[in-house]
Amino acid sequence: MLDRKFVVENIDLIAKNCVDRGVKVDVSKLPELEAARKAKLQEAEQLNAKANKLSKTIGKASAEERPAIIEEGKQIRAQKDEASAEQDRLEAEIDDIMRQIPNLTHPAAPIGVDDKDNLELSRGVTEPRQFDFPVLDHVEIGENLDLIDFEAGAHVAGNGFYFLKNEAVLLELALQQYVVQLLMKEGFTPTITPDLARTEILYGIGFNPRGPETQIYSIENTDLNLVATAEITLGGMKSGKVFEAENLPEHYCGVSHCYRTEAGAAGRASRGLYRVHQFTKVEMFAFTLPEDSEATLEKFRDLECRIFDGLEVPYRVVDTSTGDLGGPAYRKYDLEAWMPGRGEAGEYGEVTSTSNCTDYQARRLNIRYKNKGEKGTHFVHTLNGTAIALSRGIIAVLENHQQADGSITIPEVLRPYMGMDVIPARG
RNA sequence: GGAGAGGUGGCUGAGUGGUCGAAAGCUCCGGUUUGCUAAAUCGGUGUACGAGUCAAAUUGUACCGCAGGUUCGAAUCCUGUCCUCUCCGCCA
Repeated sequence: MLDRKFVVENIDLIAKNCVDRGVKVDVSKLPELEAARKAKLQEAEQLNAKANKLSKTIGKASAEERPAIIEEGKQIRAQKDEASAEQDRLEAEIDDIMRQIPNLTHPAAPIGVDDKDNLELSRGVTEPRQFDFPVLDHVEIGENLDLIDFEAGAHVAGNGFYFLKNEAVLLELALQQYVVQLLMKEGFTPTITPDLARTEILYGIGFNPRGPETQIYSIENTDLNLVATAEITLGGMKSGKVFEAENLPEHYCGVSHCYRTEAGAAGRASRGLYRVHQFTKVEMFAFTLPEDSEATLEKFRDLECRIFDGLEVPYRVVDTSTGDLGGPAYRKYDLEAWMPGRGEAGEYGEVTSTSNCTDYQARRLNIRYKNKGEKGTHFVHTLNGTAIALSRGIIAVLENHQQADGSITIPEVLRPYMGMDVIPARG
């Protein structure tokens, strides 16, 4: 959610930004609606003030005087109720438009309609390997080495679910350890978060849990939803809070399961672990002062690069185009790992994503900070970034480190956590 | 799941229908005093949205978990809901 006053005063800028972002919403009526709403609000407040004043005289009034004063008070309140009902109606109409408006856009973000317009910024230190044997994809590898059982997943939960087995379990745990250890050294407070969250929190972060387009599983007869990312719970953790400026920034990382319906994703790259209904993720999240958020985004990006450099996986970093930013992000970098088993001769596939949401989420979640000795509060900036999505991380490790004999070499950084150097080929 | 108790300002904690944005204390900020520190003492100290002003001063409304309701008037009464605590049951 953007600041309403800002929107009304910069309506042309907002309209253009919506076009760039590919969001179809008519903002032209907003200034008029807001003016009408304010007028009604003032009318209601004035009537209320009048009635309040009158009410205070009743306590002191004599028994004979009272009925007349009470009658007058009733009439004023009735008028006030009318004005305030109109105000509520306008408020709802404005809010409906406001919540469709995406965040502002960083001036450097490439203008475009989808991920094809993303701008490549850099590459990782590891070069894509030249394989001198037929490259397998992770589904084949998983089958050959008995690491992933999609059939069993489908059997118990349907398509899009899977069992990790044998060394794949160690690999998932090792990746978690590697990443969490690295982030702790960087000053992140590690957490394991709830996998469910209230609808209200989802809204605050910018997810819409109801409706046909939703990515979110909801629990029937409750106000709870399965989270699609720990971003939801980590951001929601501080909703309604006021930080002392001197305590910012606060950096958290959260391990959670992520559940996504993937509605409307039919036909998109979905083989194997790439697009699944459940996976585990280590998420980074930061609450910062406004002036620090851009630097924090660069820090998150750098951490994501270091994580994948450490895994000896080739990747590229892209600056996400306006059409692909989603609602809350002001700027977003995606890290796309090289997946040699994908497509004809390998393709890049998104593995992480980091966003500066500026005050867009904070405003809805009501997360503020105050400067010591200064009156008033300001909204914090929030940032999120994938440290590692385990499902896609596993694809990248398996496919990039496969050997001619079918075995998988374990990247150096994972060996202490795996307790092995190699996942051996099977007989 | 059952039975109780409770949710008040940054914190502790009064307040059961009328002048309560809310006592008192703490914290914090400023002043005074003290050779410095500590202490003492005086004053100030919530948030949001408005009006007002060059900026202030000043001023209106709302907010006592949240949402409704009763009433001329609600922190206070009623309903729902969320959360916390205690006990019991169940359970990893």
